[in-house]
Amino acid sequence: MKKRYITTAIPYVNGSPHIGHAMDYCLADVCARYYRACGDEVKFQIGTDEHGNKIFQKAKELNIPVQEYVDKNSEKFKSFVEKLGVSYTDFVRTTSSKHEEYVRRIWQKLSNHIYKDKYEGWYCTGCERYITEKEYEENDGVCPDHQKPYEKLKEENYYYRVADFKEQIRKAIESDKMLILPDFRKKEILRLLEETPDVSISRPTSQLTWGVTVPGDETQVMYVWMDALANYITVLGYPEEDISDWWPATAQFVGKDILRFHTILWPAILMGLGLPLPKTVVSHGMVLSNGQKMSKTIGNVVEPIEVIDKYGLEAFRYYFLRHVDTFADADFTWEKYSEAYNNELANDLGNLVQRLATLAQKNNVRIDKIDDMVFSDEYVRLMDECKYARAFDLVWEKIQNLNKRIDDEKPWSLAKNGEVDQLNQCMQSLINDLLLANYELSPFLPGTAEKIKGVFAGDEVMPPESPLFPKG
RNA sequence: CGUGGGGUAGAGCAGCCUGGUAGCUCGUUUGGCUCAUAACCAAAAGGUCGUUGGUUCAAAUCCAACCCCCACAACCA
Repeated sequence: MKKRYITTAIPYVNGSPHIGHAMDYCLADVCARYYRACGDEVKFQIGTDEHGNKIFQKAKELNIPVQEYVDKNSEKFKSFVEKLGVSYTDFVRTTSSKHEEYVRRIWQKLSNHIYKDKYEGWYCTGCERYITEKEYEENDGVCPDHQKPYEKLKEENYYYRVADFKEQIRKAIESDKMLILPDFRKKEILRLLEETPDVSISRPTSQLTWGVTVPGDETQVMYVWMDALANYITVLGYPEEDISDWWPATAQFVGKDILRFHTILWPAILMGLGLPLPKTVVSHGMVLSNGQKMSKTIGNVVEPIEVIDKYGLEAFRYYFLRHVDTFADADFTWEKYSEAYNNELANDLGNLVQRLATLAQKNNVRIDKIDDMVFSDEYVRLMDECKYARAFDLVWEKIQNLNKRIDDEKPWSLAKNGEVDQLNQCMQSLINDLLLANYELSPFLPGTAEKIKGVFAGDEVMPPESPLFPKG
């Protein structure tokens, strides 16, 4: 039995959960359930990122204490994750005292690679952030959002010497010791790595207070990424406990926009601590809405809760795991969603279960239990490569194939002609194959798989009381 | 000359690495079946594979140039 550790990106809690978070959770959940089905022991982390200026300001705007604000939002994410049926084992919060203490200790362990330096650049007091030189030129020195001229600011920050590890990181990526999926992202990161400068990992308290104070320097607070990335190991108990049972992680799931932090800065931190790198970093794509990126300004944001409420959780998981490519961007439209639900879940699968169950029940067919549930080789290959949408296609092929076989083998005419033995044999074989497909379905749609199992579990086959997927 | 991805039937995509008569799902049309959620099965129609050139007996696939779309480069997954 292997021990495996799977992680998700911890969302920044200045907003509500959206569909992108759901994507991350669902993929990681499939991975976790798959390995559990293989007999492995799985630790599965979820959490929330709760420090930083934006959160601080948002709480101020709402006129509530910051801690109260993050408590409330973190809770929102937690209940969202539960609504998605995500089988996590650990929930980490970056404002927990344990995390904060561990992060400070991690910082101290890294001190050989940390140095202080001056930073000088253009700053917008409206946006409260530094802007790039290029941006400065494009906007002629005036912030377009705030109509204020940029100011030249100077501050002292701590820097992490990524340069110390660049060569090792490059080797790890090239050799797939830390496998980046998909391959084209790997190429992108390798290129990016070359030009990555040392990273500023703190901010003066004059600018940012809501964060973890730098050990031994009350005037500086850790930059959010430093704090956030560490969650993957602080939740395991690092540096207090020995984490070698669980670390390195089997797979870390992240959105493509934050891949760079996880494949450059994060490995550099791990190397600084003398820890191994994660085995795999999976970068998934974005969910588009009518072909465009979801954005509040355009007003095309699709609320995940709304989508779940439309046809239920299983339908939600179905769509985002099968019709949204694991690695590339994919589109969501309500039309496609209901098409997938009605044509595929209801007609293909729901109806298949119904017809087999009814046939078995009407003709008193008894089903011998199959004890050995196995995944097909091709399925295992795809799942191990995290090509979940493809693996799901494979399962669906089996389901469609069963509908074909029922038509070919015509069990109803066997029944009419009183060919009992042949009927039993035929039904047994069909139901066996359905249950095998159902087994492969279970990491994707655990609820549905459970129900289907129940239909054929007893001595007598009991068709579902209500359709698995009522048409809508 | 920033980096990366994409351009294949009405729509969404696979195939490209490892060249060899162009494939899947949905939709459309026609036929079949009746166990089933008017579900299921079969057949047909529909594409000069972004453009141009090159390599080759042979290019969607390899090479070159160009055109168009998208994402990232700034803490919206």
